[in-house]
Amino acid sequence: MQRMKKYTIKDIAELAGVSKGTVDRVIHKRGRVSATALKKVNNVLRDIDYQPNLMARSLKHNKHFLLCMLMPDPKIDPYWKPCLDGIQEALNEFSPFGIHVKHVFFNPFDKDSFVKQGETALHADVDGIVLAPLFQKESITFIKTCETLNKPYFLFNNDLKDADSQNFIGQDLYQSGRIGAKLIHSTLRGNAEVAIIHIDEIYKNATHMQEKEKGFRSYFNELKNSDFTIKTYKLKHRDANNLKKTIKYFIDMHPEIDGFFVTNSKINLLAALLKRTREPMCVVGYDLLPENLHYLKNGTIDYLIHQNPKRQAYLSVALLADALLFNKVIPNKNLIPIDIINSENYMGYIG
Amino acid sequence: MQRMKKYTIKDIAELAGVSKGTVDRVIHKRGRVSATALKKVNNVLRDIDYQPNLMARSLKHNKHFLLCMLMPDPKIDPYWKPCLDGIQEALNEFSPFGIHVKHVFFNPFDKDSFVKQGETALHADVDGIVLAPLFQKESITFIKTCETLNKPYFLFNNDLKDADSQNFIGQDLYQSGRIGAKLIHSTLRGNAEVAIIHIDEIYKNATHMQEKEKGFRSYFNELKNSDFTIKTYKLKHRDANNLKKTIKYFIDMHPEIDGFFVTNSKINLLAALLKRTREPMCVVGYDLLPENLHYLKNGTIDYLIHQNPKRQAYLSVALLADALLFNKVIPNKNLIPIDIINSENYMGYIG
DNA sequence: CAAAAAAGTGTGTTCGAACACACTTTTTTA
DNA sequence: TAAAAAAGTGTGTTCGAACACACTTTTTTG
Repeated sequence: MQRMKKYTIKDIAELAGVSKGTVDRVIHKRGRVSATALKKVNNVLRDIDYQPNLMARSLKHNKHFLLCMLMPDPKIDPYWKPCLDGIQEALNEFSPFGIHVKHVFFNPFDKDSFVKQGETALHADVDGIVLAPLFQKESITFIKTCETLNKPYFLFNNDLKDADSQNFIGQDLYQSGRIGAKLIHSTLRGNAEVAIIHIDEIYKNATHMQEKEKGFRSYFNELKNSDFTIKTYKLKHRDANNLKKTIKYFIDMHPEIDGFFVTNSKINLLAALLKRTREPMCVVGYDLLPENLHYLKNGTIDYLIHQNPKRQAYLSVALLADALLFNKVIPNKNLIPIDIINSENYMGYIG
Repeated sequence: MQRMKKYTIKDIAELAGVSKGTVDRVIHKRGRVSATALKKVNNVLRDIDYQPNLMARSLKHNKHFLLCMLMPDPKIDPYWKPCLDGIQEALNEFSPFGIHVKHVFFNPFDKDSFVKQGETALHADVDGIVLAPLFQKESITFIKTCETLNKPYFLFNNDLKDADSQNFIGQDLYQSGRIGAKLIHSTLRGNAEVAIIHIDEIYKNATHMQEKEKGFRSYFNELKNSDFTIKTYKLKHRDANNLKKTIKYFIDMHPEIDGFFVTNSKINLLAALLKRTREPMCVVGYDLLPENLHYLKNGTIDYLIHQNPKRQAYLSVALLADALLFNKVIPNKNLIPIDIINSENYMGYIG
């Protein structure tokens, strides 16, 4: 039971027989304290487990922190929309402590946009930056700049490889791929054609899709007597209409496929054109976009893997705020759970 | 953008041309204010959207709140163990604001224990009570007492039927049963014998198991051309050793069963004795106890449904604390997501 | 129309931490 | 050894909200 009295600086001063100014100097290691006084105060501190009143501290400081959220424009890719809710949630919690957020959006299909908006963020004199490092090389440059400028930063959505990146929040994408594989395996059980499908992304940059594919394949490779065939397909086109045609053509040309694993939130584009004529069949994709949920409800999609962008954004802001406000130490890698969603449990994850 | 200045009482006083004392009286509706002054202050308040500094308020009040956690003894049923972590997490967040928690445990198999410990809780002069209302009738009596004593309370784990219960946190148990059904259905697909198994609980009181069964059956009833057979079994015994024999006997007598749906965390007792000789087979149960995870990893259990007691406890404490500290309004029914766990994603949900 | 009661208003203190500043004591320097 | 510099210590103010209390003005009462 930790029902002990709450000690104040004044209490400590009395117990140690010095003034509160001296106690303050000891606690904040500001020097200007004699060896005798230092000892007296430290003895008291050791005995009582002093915990400063955060309200009083925060009130006195009365500092305001401006955080920058550098992320893809949700208008261009709706996947990012829930992030805004997550940020708002974090703000509801932290705005009484003087945390503010400035949004800076970039075009997720355009490296230059990322670089340019990164500049904007750095020039905006913010106290910390949360970013989705979509572009590997450019992001590494960016966080190096942050480090030289001594600006705290936080990565979310995907990690950077080959960089000693700190402060990351997201999912284990390799494991995420394994989960997709497990779901397809437990539905189809055996003797099946399985397709890994990358829709509409610049594959080279999309390390996240590569990781998912690796995990997916690793699961099937580990199976003892597996009679699954796994093939990878990349469906991509600049123009939305032509992309649709590409997907239609793909489906028509591959009636043999039993299992579909789409590595991003674009699965609705496939589901819109897919007819489930025979069973067993298994369609697995990512993210709870309204379009995806539609096809989950009507049975075209079996499972969606939830990347929880809302929670990722919430946690990024909350942890950065905690660090700035209370000097809390942040665990280096923050992996959030990978939720499996089907037509019966999706309700709990939306809204 | 809500980047406006933070107004203080002093600012309002200056803007309205009155003293801060008058502003204070208006804000707290303490009267002793002339019609003219009232109008002047209200005009300013209307214009500026005043939001009081919670730190300052809390510092001034310097109140301490003691919450009571009335729940089953985790030593008797390990299901409740994670609740302690959830409470600790909430305390880490709220103890700087003067929130404390007193634990009061009861025996989940003993009504009298619940009643007795309920008395203990009420006599302990606490500011609010969080409880797991395992026993329907006794719990209703208890919360009625809370209401007459004007003690804030919060229910978690299961709701009370036929009571206008407020402040509930937990899962939709009916839906939870449907999820179990969906998982078994998508694994077995058709022509299967499915068993709903209630292990070792006083069925009459265990409304939660009844709800799960209802949901489970509703799912299969809705299937068009279903060739599933659903049967319910209750396996119960006072003595642990005899319970084991009962389960063994049950398994031996029912080699025809393809799908097992165990309605609580005791699934490890079944899994320990179950041999998966033929496939497809599907075993679904509840909760991430270490024993259950063991059988999930080794393939005896296919899915666990996560009731997340840790989060339920965390949220109960956090929401009650928010209500007491900041007069926050709490949504009446707080349903938390129902996580589907398999051997590939469990890692994200433990620890 | 006094005196008393009530209504209206402003000032000052408190909560606990942080820090500026003034003050005293010790040490260093010329 | 006196003056200057450095080290050590305590006091007092601030942050914003809450509220006690003293004060002034108006209203009521005998």
